[in-house]
Amino acid sequence: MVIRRTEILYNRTAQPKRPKRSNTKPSSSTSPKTKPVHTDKSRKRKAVEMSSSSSSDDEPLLTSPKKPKAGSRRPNGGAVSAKAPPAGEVAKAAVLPNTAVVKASEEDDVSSDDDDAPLTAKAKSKGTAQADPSDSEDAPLAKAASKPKAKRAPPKKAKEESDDDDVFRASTSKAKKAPKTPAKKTKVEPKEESQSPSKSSQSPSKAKAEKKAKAKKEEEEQEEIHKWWEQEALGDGTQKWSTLEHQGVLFPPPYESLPKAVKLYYDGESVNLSIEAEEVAGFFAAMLETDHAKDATFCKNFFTDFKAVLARHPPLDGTVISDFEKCDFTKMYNYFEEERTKKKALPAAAKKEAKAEKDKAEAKYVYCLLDGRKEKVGNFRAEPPGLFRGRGDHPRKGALKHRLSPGDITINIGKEAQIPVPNVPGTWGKVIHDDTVTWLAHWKENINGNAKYVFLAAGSSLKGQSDMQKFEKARELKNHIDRVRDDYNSKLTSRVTQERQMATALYFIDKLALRAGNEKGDDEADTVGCCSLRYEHVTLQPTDRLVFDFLGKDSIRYYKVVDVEPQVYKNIRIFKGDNKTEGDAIFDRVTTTSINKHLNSYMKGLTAKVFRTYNASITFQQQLEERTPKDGSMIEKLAAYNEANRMVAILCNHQKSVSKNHGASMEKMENQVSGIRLMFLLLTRLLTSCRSELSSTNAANLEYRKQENIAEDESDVDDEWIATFEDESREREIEKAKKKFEKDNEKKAAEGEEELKPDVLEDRIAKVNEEYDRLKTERGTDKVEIKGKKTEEQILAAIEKLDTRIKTEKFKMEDKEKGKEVSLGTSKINYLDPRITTAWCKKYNVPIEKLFSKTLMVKFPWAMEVEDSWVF
DNA sequence: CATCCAAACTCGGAGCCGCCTGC
DNA sequence: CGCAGGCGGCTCCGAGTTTGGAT
Repeated sequence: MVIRRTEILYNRTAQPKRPKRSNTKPSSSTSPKTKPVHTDKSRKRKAVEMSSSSSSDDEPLLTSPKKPKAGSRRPNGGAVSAKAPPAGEVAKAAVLPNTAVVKASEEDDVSSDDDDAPLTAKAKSKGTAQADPSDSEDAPLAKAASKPKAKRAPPKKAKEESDDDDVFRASTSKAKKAPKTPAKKTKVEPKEESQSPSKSSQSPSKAKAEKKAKAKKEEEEQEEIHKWWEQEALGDGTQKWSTLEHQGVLFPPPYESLPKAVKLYYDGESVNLSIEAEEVAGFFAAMLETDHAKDATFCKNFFTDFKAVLARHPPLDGTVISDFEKCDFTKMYNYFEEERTKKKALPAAAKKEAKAEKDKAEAKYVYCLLDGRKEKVGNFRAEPPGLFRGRGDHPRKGALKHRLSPGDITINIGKEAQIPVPNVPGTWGKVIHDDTVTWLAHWKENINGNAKYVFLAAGSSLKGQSDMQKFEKARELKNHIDRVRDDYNSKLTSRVTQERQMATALYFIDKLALRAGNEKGDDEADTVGCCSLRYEHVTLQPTDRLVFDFLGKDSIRYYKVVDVEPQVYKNIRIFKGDNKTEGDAIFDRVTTTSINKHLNSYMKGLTAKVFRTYNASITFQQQLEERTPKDGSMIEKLAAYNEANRMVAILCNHQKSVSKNHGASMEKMENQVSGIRLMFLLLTRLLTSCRSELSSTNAANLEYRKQENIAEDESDVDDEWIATFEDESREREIEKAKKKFEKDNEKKAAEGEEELKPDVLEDRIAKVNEEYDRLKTERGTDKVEIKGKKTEEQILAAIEKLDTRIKTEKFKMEDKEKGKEVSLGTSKINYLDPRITTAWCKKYNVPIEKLFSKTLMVKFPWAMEVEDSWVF
C-alpha cells in the first residue's frame, strides 16, 4: 500500500487549474470557460473549466518557474489531459465495447483484479521494515495503549471510577467538586494567578523580576496541565463530565441605529426605515462590494426576507419598497466604509484600550469549569444576526439570520452549578443537565433549522480525547486494512450488483480518500461524495482511466484524472450503463449507511471517514520517511516535511484560492533572485580580473563553477537583461529617494523645522544616477568595482554565499508556486496524527515550533511526549 | 519605526454518522 | 419488525480578519 499510495499521488494527471471555487463565485473572471456539469436537479451550475490546451499529464501541479514578466503566470484553463492513448491501450479499450459485452465478461477476470494483493504485501513488508521491528512499534504503543484498552472496557468500569471521584469531590474548594484522579496532575485550582507572581517578586531588578514572574507563571501553567492522556482510563465515553460550570453564551450588543443622514434610498428618495428594517438593510449594504451582492440567489433571498421585515416594521414615511432594483444602498455602504477607515486610523493606544475593554467583558466566558478544571471554551459568542453566506450554489444564501435572544438558547450545565445570567434581557429557553454530551449551549439556527452548539476549545481535554481517539481508531484500521482491501478487491467482480457497487465505492473511498457522500436535500447546495456520485461526475477515458469532476464538500471542485484497476473501470462502465443518464446515481444500491454498516463488520467503529484519516496519516508518515534527507540541512528537512504535508493535502483535495498577490509576490522574489544573480556575475568577473587569467566573463563563470563545483543555473542574466535590470533599479531608487525626501520634509514640517530644499533631492538623485552611470560604463567590460571585496578569498566566500542564497531563494519560490492552491493547514489540523510530527522532530532534531503553530501546540499536548521511534 | 505581507486565528457553514422514531 | 428519514452531536473546512515578523 505504501507504494501504491505514492503511485496514486503521482499518477494524477495534470490538474486543470482549478477554477478556484468557481461555483462559489460565478462571477469570478478567473474561472474561465465552463462546461456544463449539471444535472437535471441543480441546474444552472456550470462549472468546470475545460481547457482546450492539451498538456502533459503526468506532470502535476508543478509549473516550472519562469521569468515573471507581466502577469504572465495566470494559468489559464487547465489541462485536461487529452493524452492520446498509446496504441496498445487502444486495443485494450476495445475489450469493453458496451455494457452488454462487459456484462457477459463479468465473471472472467477475477484473476486480474487481485492486482492489489501485491500492494498489501508490499505495504506489509515495507511497513515492518522501516518500522524498526516489532517492539519499537509496540513499546510506545503499549504506553499510550492503556487507553484504547480501557476504552473498550465495559462501561461498568467507568462507572466505578466516577463513583470514586466523589471521594475527591469534597476536597475542591471553589467548585466543591473535584477533578477526576488528581494523582497525575499537579495543580488544579483555577485561581492560582494571583499568588505566584507576587511571591516571586523579590528579585532585584524590575525587569528581571518581571521576567522571572513570567517564567514562573508559565511554569505554573504548565504544571497545571491536566495530563489526561497519561491517565489509566478514559471512561466508556458516555459520560463526558461530572461537574460543569460556565457562563452560557455572550450575546452581541443590541443594534444601534445609524446617524440620521445615512439612509437607504428608494427610487431616488431617502427612506425613513424602521430601526428593524434599517438593520437588515445595513447587512446587505455592508456586503455591497462583495461577490455576494452580485449573486442573484443571494439578492433574491435577502430581498424576500427584507420585505418580510418591512411588512412587520414599515418605513415611517410610508414608502412602499417592492422593487429590489430601486434600492440604493450606497449611502449606507459608504458610511460603513468611513467607519471602518476611521477605526483603522485610530491611534494604537486607543485600539489597545478598546480591545482591553472587550476582553474584559468577555473574560468570564472564555473559560469554564469542567470537573473542577479550568478549560477553554470554544465559540461562546452567540452568532450575530446577518445574511446567511452559504457556500457554492446554496439555495438559501442571502437569507436573514435572526438575532438570537436568551429564549432561543438551551443551556447545558452541571446540576449544582449556578445558572448564568444572560448579558441581555431575558431568560434561557431551557436549562438542562446532560452529562453525556459535550456542549455547553445550543440553539437552532433559522435558515436551515440546523443545530448550533457552543463546545469547548480545541485544546480542551474533551476535544483532545476525542481527537486522540480518532487517530487511535485510524491506527487500529492498520490491523484490518489488508483484509478489507482483499475483500473489496475480490468483490469487484461479484455477481451481486450491490456487492460489486459497494466494493467499487470502497475502492474510491480508500484510494482517493473520497468522503462518504450522504444524500442531500433540495434546500442544500448540490454537492456530492462517493455514494452520491452521479452519472455526469465520472467519465471514462481510454485505458482504465477515470476522470472525476464534481463539487465536494463546501462546493470545492474535485477534479482528478485517475488510472484505476481495469475491473474498477469496467464496473463504472456498468454502473453508468444501461438506462442511466445524467442525474442518476452511479451507486444506486449503496448508501453511506450501508457502507458504514458493512465496514463496521470488519472493525468496530470503522466508517468511511476513518479511511480518510488513516490514509492521510499513513501517507504522511511514509512520505516523510521517503523524503527526509538523513543529514540534510534544516531547510531541506522542513521542505521535505512540507512536501509530505502537501502530498496529503492533494490526496484529500484541500484547496485554497490563489492569493491575489501571488503573482506580484513571485515577481518580486524573481527580481530579488535576479539581483543576486547579477551580484554573482559581477563578483565572478571581479574574481576573474583579480586572477587575471581569463578574460571572458562566461569563461570565468564557467571556470569558477567548475572549480567550486557550483551548479550551473539556467541564468538568463545576459547583458541585455542586465541593462533593463539596472535601469529598473535606477528608477526604483530614484522613486525611493523622492519618497524619502517627502517624508523627511513632512517630519521637519511637523517639528517646525525648515524644509529641505529641492536641490537636496536633486543631489540625492544625482548620486543614484552617478552610481548607475558608472555601472553602465562598466557593463560588458571586465572592470568591476565592489567595495569591501579585496582578496580573492573574500570574493570567493562572497560568491559562495550568493550561490546558496540563490539556491534557497529559488527553492522558496518553487515551494510557493507549488503550494499556491494547496491548503496545508486543514490536513495538519484534522488528518495528520500529530505524533507522527513529534516523533519525526525528535528523530531529526527539528524544533517542533517550526512545524506547529501556537494553537497547534495547544491542541496537541497529548502528542508531545512520544518517542522518536513512535509510528502511526 | 512604519509598512507590507504572510501566517495564524476566528468564524460560521458543511458534512458525517449514530440513534431515535414512526410508519 | 424493519427500515427510512430526520435529528442530534460532533468533526472538518476555506474565507476573512487579525497578528506579528521582516525589512
